[in-house]
Amino acid sequence: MTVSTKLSVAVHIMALIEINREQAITSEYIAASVHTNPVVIRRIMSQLKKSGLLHSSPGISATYLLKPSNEISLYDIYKAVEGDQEIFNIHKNPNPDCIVGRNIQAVLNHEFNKAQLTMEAELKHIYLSEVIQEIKEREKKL
Amino acid sequence: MTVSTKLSVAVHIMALIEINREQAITSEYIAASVHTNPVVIRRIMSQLKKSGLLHSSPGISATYLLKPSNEISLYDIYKAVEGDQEIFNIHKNPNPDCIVGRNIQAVLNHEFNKAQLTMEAELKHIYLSEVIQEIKEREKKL
DNA sequence: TTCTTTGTAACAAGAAAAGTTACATTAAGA
DNA sequence: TCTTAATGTAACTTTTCTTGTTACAAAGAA
Repeated sequence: MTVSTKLSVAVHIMALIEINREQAITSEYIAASVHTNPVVIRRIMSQLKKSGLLHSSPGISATYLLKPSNEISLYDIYKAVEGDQEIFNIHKNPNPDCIVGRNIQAVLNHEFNKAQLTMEAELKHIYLSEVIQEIKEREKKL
Repeated sequence: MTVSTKLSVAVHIMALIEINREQAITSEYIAASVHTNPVVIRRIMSQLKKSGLLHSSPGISATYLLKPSNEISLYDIYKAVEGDQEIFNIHKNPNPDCIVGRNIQAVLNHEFNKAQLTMEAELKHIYLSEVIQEIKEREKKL
C-alpha cells in the first residue's frame, strides 16, 4: 500500500494560491509552506497546469487558478495528479491452468472498479472552496 | 497511490479454498495458483486467520473458511490484510507559520476520510460468494 | 545584461511491498 | 518412534515506486 501524497500537496498548492490571490507567490514560497523541495512543487503544478486547473508562466511568478474554487473538486485535482491509476492493485500472472487463476483478475477488476467509482463520486462533491473555507474556520478557532 | 496486491491475493486464496472445499490444499498449491512464493501465501493466511476468517493448523493441510462465503465481504478481507491504513496519504510537517500549513492536515484528513468511508461501504456490499459466482460464470463462457 | 523564476531531465535516496531462505514446530503414518 | 510433509515466522534480499536533489536551459523583468 504505497500511497502518494501528491493529492494532498496539490490541494495545499491550490489553496495557497487562492488564499494569496493578491500576492505573487513563487514555487519556493509554496515549497516552504508544504515543507518540501521547490522542484516537487513545480512538478505537481505542471500536472495541474496540463489539466487546465491553473496558470503559470516561466520566468515570472504569476500563478493563478483557471476556475473559481467552487468549480474545482477534489476529483479534478485527484485526476490531474494521479491520472487513471487504479487504487486496487491486482496480482499479475495467476496460473491459467486453475479456474480461479484464469478468472480472478477480470472478476476483481470489475468489483474493485465499483469501489473506486464510489470513492471518486464522493471526491466530486468536495470542492476546493470548501477546503479553503474549512481552513479559515479552523484558523478562527485556534 | 495504490492498495497492495495483498487484498487481491487474499481473495484469491479464500476463493480457492472455498472452491476446493472437498480437497485438502496446501500453501504450496495455492502459491502455484497465485503464482508466488508459499511464504507469501502463509503470511497473508496468517492475517486472515487472526481476523477469524479462516482456520488452519500447523503440520496439517486442513484449511477452511470459518464463515459461509455469503457472510464474508471484501471489506472483511480488506481490513484483515490492510488494517486501518489510510488510502490517502497526507504530507508531513507542513509549515506551522502559514495558515494553510497549520490547518491543511486536519482539513484533508476529514475530507479524505469521507471518501475512504464510501469506498469501504461499497466493499461491504461485495461478498466472497459473489466473487466465486462470477468466477464460475466467467468459466462457463470460456 | 543581470537577476529571478519556471520547466524538466536525470539521478539519488528512502520507504514499502514482495520474494526468498532458513528453520522451529506440529501432525500423520509407517 | 522415526520419517515425511506441512504450517508459522523471522530475517534478509530484491524490486518497485515515491520523493528529494542537482543541474541547467528558457523566459521575463528591471
